[in-house]
Amino acid sequence: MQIKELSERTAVSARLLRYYEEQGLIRPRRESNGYRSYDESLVERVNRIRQLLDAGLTTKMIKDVLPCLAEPADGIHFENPEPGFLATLTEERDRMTERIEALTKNRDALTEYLDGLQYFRAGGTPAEDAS
DNA sequence: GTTCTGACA
DNA sequence: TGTCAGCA
Repeated sequence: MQIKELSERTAVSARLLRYYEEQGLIRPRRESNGYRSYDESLVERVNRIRQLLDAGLTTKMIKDVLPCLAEPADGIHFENPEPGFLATLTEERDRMTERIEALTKNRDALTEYLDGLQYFRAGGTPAEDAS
């Protein structure tokens, strides 16, 4: 498929898709006319990249871990040598945990508010009813 | 008409 | 990331 289709199917702009390629995250084929050609599997890959990006990882880190996170455990290289790599990933993992905790906290706060609102509408007697 | 690369904000 | 230019 051409860049436009992948863009529509992933909700990622063509500009970004070219950028991801530039960062080594995806490697589309080239047609004789020079146009990029993306195959079906890239739809999921791009979605995965988006998730990782949203999780706060940099494109560089994604490029490094993407192979390790590949679905089919096709020879996951656990024997990664890079010294700082493991430390960087651990650090990132911890940051994710913190964000998750913060999100959970806020979600629960909203749930509590929503529940209270529902009670109020049902004719309850909330403490702050000043009328 | 669609994509490409490069560049600027 | 968006957008614009100048090509193919």
